Amino acid sequence: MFSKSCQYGIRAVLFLAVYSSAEKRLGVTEIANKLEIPKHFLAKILQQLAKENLISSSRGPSGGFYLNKKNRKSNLKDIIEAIDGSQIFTDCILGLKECSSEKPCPLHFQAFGIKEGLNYQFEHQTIGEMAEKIVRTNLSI
Amino acid sequence: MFSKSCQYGIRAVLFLAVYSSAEKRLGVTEIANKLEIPKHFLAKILQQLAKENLISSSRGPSGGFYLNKKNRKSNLKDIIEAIDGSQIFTDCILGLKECSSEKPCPLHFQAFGIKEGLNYQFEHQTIGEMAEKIVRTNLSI
DNA sequence: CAAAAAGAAGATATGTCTGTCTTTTATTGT
DNA sequence: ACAATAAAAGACAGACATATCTTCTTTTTG
Repeated sequence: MFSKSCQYGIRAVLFLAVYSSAEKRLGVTEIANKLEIPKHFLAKILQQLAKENLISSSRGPSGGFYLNKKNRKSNLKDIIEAIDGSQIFTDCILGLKECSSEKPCPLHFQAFGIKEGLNYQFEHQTIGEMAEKIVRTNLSI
Repeated sequence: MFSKSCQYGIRAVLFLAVYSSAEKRLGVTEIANKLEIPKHFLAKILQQLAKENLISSSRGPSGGFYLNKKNRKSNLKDIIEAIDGSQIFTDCILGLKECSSEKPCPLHFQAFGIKEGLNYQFEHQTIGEMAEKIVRTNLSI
């Protein structure tokens, strides 16, 4: 479903959402250790997300990654699209280039339902709201 | 979502369901040409499906691949699991090894809904029924 | 100014996915 | 029995994803 990069990215963003703030920034090493993700691999993913303004970063001592208020208003779909692209939400499930309601593949209408579900699940709550839920119901990242 | 192998495999099985019978078998070359799939790549996929008795085959002149009555009663989930495995229906969407209702990841219950949808969509109709629908509503494979 | 940490780029290694080719085996029709 | 046909099987190669490690630059803090 999602690439490893994407899974790592989502977990890291949620970790930042729960444990970081503009005052308390987290270094790659710390995040990688806590989530058991290869450090240098995670660094690349976080840099990519920072470049797309989905997470924030600052250099220097006491620098690190964190989420600002605006970051907390993004949703999982933004993260997923930034890392894996939007194919999963848009492309034909059978890989046909020509596939539409006018010229549907055998799974077109079924896939439509699935994609609707994905969109709903990943778009209808913000990262901030998810962080709240993680703390409230003690979910493991 | 699905690997190329799986997409090719599904299309090939549906093609066989529509155009083949125990009397009219189709060679790899013919299927590969019609569906615009690399021939030798498709051969491997079909061999794998034949070994798992999801499609039928016979060698020699006028041999080829086809679906028998039993094959037509299998469903897409069988095909998908034979090629890509059952991960998409079972594994944690965030890649966590420990993820259950007791110790859920932040997406566990959302993913449950998505997986239910996948199961429903791919399990509730047989290959034979799909073939009928393809013919009836003129869907492109 | 020195230390800390991200940013950026590249080398390397491994593994999986995708794709091609060749050889072997089984079946059929003559 | 023989030749043709087609699947079965395995060897191989390139692309891409995943992962690790270096090196260097830039920015910021104390």
